[in-house]
Amino acid sequence: MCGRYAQTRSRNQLQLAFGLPETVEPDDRDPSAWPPWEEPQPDYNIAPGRTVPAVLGPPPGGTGEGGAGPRSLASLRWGLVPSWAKDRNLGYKMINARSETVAEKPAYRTAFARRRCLLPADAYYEWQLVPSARSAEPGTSPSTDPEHKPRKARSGKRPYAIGYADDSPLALAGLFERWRDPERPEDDPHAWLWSCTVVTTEAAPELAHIHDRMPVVVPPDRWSTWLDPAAQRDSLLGVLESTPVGELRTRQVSTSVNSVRNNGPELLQPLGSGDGGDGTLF
DNA sequence: CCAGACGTTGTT
DNA sequence: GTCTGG
DNA sequence: CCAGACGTTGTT
DNA sequence: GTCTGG
Repeated sequence: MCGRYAQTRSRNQLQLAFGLPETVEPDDRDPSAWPPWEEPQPDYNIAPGRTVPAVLGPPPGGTGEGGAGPRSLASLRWGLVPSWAKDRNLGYKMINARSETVAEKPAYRTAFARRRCLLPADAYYEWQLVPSARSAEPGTSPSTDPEHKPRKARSGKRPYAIGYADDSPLALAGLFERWRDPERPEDDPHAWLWSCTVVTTEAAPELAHIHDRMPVVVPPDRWSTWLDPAAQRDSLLGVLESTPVGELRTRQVSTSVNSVRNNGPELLQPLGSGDGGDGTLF
C-alpha cells in the first residue's frame, strides 16, 4: 500500500523532471475551476491529510491546447474527498484506491474516468510486519491449557523506503477530486477542496517480502497515457500494471519515520546493519 | 419508497 | 476499540 | 501510514 | 451523485 512518502523537489525541479512549461500559474484564478498551487516544501515524511504537489494533464474539454501529457502542477490534499462527502474527514479513509476495483467503486470511478494525476515522490515508505521472536511459547497448547488463547501475533513493524535506484522521481498513479466545503461561504478561497488518492496494486514478487500491496508507479513512457483525458479504459488498466519494479531500490530505514514529528533527510538513509533491506532488485 | 453506504489494510 | 490528526 | 486522544464544568 | 438493501 502507500501511506507515507517523501517529496523534496522544488517547483522548478518538478517542471524539469515532468517536462512542464516553466511558468507559474496566476493565483487569481477561479478556485472552483482551477486547483490551487503553492510552492512545495521539502518533506521527508508526508502523511495523509497533507498537501502534496501533483502533475495534472490538460483539463477535459480543455481549451484548444490539444494533446495529452503533463500540463500543469497543482497542490492537492492527500485523502480523496468525494464530491458527495458530508465532511472532509472522509478523506482519511480514501488515501488509497485499489487498481482492481478503481473503475467501479462509487468513490473513485468518476475520478478514474476524468481526473487522473501523477504524484511525484522521492520514495514511498512501507512497513514490513516482523513476527516476534517469541511467537511460539512452549508449555501451552490448546489441548493441554484450558486457558489457552491464540497468541496475539506479537509483531513489530520495520519501515522501508522504496524509490528509483537512480534517484529520479517516482510518479505515483493518482486520482483527484473537487469537493465543496458546505461550512465555508461562497467567497472563501478555501470553499473548494481539491484532494487526491494513490492507486495501489498487488506487490510485485520482488517486493512481496516487504508488503503484499504497493503503489502503482507510472513509468515515464506511460505518463501521457495516464494523464490523457481521452484515454480508453483498457489502456489505463494497462498503465496500472506497468510499474517498473526492476528500477526500484529498497532500503530499510529507521523507525523514526513512524512519527510525523520527525522530518529530515536522515529518514531516507539506509539502516546500517547488513541483512536489513538494501540494494537494487535483480 | 427511504435510509445508508460509498474505503483499504491488516489482524484475528 | 475507534476516530482524528499529522 | 502511525501516534495520540478519547471530557465537562467551572474557575482562574 | 448513485447504488444497494430493507
